[in-house]
Amino acid sequence: METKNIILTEDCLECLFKTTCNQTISQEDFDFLFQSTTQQNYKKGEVILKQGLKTNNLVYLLKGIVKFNYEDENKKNLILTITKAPTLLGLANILNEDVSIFSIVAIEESRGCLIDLDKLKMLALNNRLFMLNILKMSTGMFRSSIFNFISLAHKQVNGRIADILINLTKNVYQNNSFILSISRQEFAEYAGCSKENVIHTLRNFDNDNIIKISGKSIKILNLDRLIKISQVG
Amino acid sequence: METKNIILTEDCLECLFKTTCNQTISQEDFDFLFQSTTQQNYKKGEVILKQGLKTNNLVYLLKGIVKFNYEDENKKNLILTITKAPTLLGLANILNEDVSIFSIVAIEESRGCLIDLDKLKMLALNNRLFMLNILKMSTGMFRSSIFNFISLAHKQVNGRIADILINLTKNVYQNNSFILSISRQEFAEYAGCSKENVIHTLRNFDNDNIIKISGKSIKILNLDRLIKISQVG
DNA sequence: CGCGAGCTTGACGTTGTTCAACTAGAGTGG
DNA sequence: CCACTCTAGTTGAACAACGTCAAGCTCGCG
Repeated sequence: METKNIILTEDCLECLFKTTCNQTISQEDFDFLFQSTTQQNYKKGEVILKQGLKTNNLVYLLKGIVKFNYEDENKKNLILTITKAPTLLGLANILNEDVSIFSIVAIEESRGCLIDLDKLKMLALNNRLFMLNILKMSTGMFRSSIFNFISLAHKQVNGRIADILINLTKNVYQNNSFILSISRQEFAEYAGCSKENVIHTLRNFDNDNIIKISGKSIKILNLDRLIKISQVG
Repeated sequence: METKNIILTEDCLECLFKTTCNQTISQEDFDFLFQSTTQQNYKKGEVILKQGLKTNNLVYLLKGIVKFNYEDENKKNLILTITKAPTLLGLANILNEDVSIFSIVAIEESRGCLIDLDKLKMLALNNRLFMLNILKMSTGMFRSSIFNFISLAHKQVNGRIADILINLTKNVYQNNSFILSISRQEFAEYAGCSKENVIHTLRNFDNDNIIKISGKSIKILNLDRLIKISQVG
């Protein structure tokens, strides 16, 4: 894991976090935050925030794709969600002093910008619009987690896998064809079922010409039918 | 549904929301909020906040027990959680202008205090500690929803029902014996399974002397074993 | 060429749903 | 006060969904 003091790079100039801040934060305030940030590169599989540890920084993900991973008492993994850059990671830990309840792990080569949590809190206290932004992101995260929750809670495997494929197409890869960043095992941990069940279900979707599968490469042929499957459960 | 302009009652004098506010809000500010509040009584089954509608108030629940209910496209219900007074309802809708994504329904005779959302926002903008409190409640809600999520996502019915019983005992009724406020059907909507499965599972727990059931009356005999069942899934 | 990790497949047993029949209790109207 | 009805709860059996297991496959890599 390579760490370096930040120098203005092209990424930084286009940094969306900066853009967000500038709407509500003065240049001085931003510089105050900015001085303490460091950039990190993460290889596929590398842990960005670790479950069970206290963290004293947020990570603004500049580039890459990550999974939110929860490991239970029996060492079984559950993927809560998969999300792509740009996004702010670690919001759930802002105010609750407790440890992180899940890990965030890169599933593609990624780059993040570490933001000092104490400094951010200081700014938030002194800047109400900035805090409003953070509050908005936080409640937004809560709202979107509800839908995940609903999907897993009372849909069968068909519907859950349809939901995951829809999320990957629309939000993560934003393309009808993509190379899956996760293994079949991880897909199963996302869908909350066995990996064999994932394989069977994907095969069925392929046979029904809803998707085209070849190893890690997936092409969505009929998004409407996926949405229909998601709806009936 | 009975509405009346608020008059200071004993409830109000002990109002926890007021107590919370007073830590971070001036008496004038509190009065400003307070003047616009109205109290409501809710009968069992009555809807407090309705899914699909925009709301312009939060509800501070003074007394009673409520369920968070999501109705899907096929009119099937899912109970997201059950919680008791005192608590603040509607936080998920504070900033996202969208409609409520679930309903909140009284499952016991309840009383709530309606707080004008616009006025609350105004205060929050002008009072950073107060906003910090709200942010804390919001992220706290997110964190606790994760655990629900995990329970439903990769535990079998045994484990989920154990989780529900534990939640009811520890948090909702805060007693080893209680009279269930929900029907078997609703229990099933909470556990994400069929009502017959709920009945069978509760019967098994009874036969194993883990709980004692008689209609709606439930007594927890062996909390440790419930916790163990929850852990193995 | 051979090894190993991830992937795939089908058989089988377990878990959970659906269905249909039955029971108990709570109104309701004569 | 007794039918009658309606709803919630209960039970068991048939059936479908899903997980587990064991075997074989593929592909990249040494």
